[in-house]
Amino acid sequence: MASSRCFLRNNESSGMYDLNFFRNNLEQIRHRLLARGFVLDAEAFQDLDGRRRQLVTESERLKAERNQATVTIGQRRKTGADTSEQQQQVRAMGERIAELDEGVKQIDLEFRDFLARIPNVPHDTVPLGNDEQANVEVRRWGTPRDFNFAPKAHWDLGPELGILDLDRAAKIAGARFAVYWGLGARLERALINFMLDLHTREHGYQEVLTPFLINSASLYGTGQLPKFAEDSFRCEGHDLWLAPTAEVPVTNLFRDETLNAATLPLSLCAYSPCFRSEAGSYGRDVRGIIRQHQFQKVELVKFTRPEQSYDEHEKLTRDAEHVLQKLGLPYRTVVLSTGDTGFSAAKTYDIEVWLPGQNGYKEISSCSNFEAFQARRAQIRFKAGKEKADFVHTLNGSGLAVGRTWVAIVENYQQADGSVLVPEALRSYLNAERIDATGGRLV
RNA sequence: GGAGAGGUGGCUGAGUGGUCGAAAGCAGCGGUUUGCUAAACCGUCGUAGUGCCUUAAAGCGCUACCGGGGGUUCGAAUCCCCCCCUCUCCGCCA
Repeated sequence: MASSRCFLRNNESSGMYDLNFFRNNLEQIRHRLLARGFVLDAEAFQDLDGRRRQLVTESERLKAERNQATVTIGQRRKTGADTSEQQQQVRAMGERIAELDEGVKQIDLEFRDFLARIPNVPHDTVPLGNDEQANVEVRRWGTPRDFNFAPKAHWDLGPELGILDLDRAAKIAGARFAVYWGLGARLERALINFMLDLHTREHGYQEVLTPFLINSASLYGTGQLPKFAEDSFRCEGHDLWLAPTAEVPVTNLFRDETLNAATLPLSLCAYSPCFRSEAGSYGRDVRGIIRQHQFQKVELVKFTRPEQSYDEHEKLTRDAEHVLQKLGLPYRTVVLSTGDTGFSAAKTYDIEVWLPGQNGYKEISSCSNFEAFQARRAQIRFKAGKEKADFVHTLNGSGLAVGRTWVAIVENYQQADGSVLVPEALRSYLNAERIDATGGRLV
């Protein structure tokens, strides 16, 4: 029985949108999307909306008629009267209704696709610009070390220390994969524990461990689908994808749920491996482990009330930065321009760590406020007392990308003799103060 | 993977073709009673879409929704098919 409801609930995508939100704010949305270079076809929206309402109205009118006729038939049959003629009429009515509902269904699909491809509206505080050239540095912490020798890049240092093995990784998996040995492997694990402990003990996050494979509905919920299907790995024969980031499973934890307002803001942190196809990034970061098909990440995710999301965004960004401060790694934080801000985000800070091997700052965390964009798609609401339920704001950020932190430590803490000094904060986790040429072998 | 049981409103749980949006209980909300609390009693109590009205809200009406999709029928929570999920047993396995 197709109905207007199928617009809201579709098994394979579960992409759901709030039509009223677009109807009531169409011109404003269109105007603000221009800032990020997206041209919203308002006429197409109104055309779809109008056609859909026309069909729905007609269909519902006929259904009301049919329901009445049905009752009459039931009553007459009880008295033994012949109702075959009326039955014939209702049957014909049913065919017409089916046609109309089929039309509604088609428009709903068109509508869904149309809406699913509209990016989020940038926040007022986001600098205008077309690309990363327009990003604005908001702060800088630490001073890049002055080496009295030529610092090496991690792709040289790692293999020399025996802790990083890209050749064998290529053999068993392919390009853009890594094998870590000994203290290299343990450093990765130490970083994960260090980050999780910091966020749960000092920043008030609740730890959660979620599946690394997720379904399509989850990817729609956070906005990776339908536009970015080619960025993720899909499991053949299943509606399952390798999670590109823990943002997806963690944010979707509360899909189709209404949270008690008293629990907000809700701060979660999750470790997970992340899998990305990196389609279209050929030739970028080809050396080393900066850009991998698989990497690990500790993710920070928050669910907040709308009025508190920007405060929480600032906090979340500081929480991520705190990891670098504890590790003594210089960084800077930039706010992305309208043109550089991702599809689902309203505002994003990138945290960039200093990498001697690149003689520059490299993104190590991206902290975004999605406002209600994801919440509308994933139907995540909150409710306080008698108030009508409203959509939460969702935010997330890396806290941090573990692989790139590994690189930052190896490169920033390298010594003239080729060894790597372990930052104070990490020593108890790594159970070592220095990684030298025997680092690959744990005796 | 095989066999069986089951998925109904915030929760528990009735309902096997017609007036069922769905009994009953609990929770919630409003009120009466009450020194306060508790109890009792009365009332109320799903979501979404759409039409009318309205600046809007409210209101009134209609439609849809009983895990999801499809089918049978004049008419489906109820009958049939497919899928998903939960539980039990078997197999396999970390």
